[in-house]
Amino acid sequence: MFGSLSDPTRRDILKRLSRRSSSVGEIARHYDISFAGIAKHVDVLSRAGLVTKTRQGKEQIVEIVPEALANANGYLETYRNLWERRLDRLDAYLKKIK
Amino acid sequence: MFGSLSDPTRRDILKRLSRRSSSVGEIARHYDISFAGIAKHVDVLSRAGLVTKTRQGKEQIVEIVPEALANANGYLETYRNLWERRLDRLDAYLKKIK
DNA sequence: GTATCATTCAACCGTATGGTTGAACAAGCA
DNA sequence: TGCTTGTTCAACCATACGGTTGAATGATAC
Repeated sequence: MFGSLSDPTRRDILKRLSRRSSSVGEIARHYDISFAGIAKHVDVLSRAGLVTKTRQGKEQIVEIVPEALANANGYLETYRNLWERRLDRLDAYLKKIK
Repeated sequence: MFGSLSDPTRRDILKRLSRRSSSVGEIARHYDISFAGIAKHVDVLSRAGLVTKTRQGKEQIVEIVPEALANANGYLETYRNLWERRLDRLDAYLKKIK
């Protein structure tokens, strides 16, 4: 999941998809990379659960999955909170002994 | 930054550091990987700004940087929010034409 | 000074990853 | 039916990455 976010092209695709869903070909048009290359990127995002693909005629429509982003968010928040709680405890301790 | 989060060992190191800071060697003791291997991981986290290293005698103390996690969080939230706003607009539109 | 412990650096190895091309598969349209 | 467009698949190439080992550097203790 973080692995799929680690590539700048994929992050840019996500950014684009956060504005509007589009077909794989439509996405590919905006990049210098080959069509197959973009299809691979979309596949990575799809296997990470960050986007979904649904057939619509010839085209495959790609949509972002906001819940997946929320999950990643939650993950980061867990560690941040743990740490900040630690800092708070330290702070409280320092105040106490002062 | 996401690249550095993409490795499970590095995520585990972060988790460990969210509980308590420790030296590189102390971290390495918990893994099957060689010392140099762990030092490399810590270096990746450090270059991503997720942790800081400060010398303390012979040892190098590694600390998590909660603001960095907050940044990643903010990044994800931006796209999620964009998308959810889009959904809201769609929702409003559907209600309007109904 | 030397010995020792913690860390860094450099070279190396195997595999994963981003990229390519070309062929094959679907789906619509003449 | 064939032709065109959109997508997938397979093989391949170069480079990045996780890992190793061994030597070099830093910092303390003797």
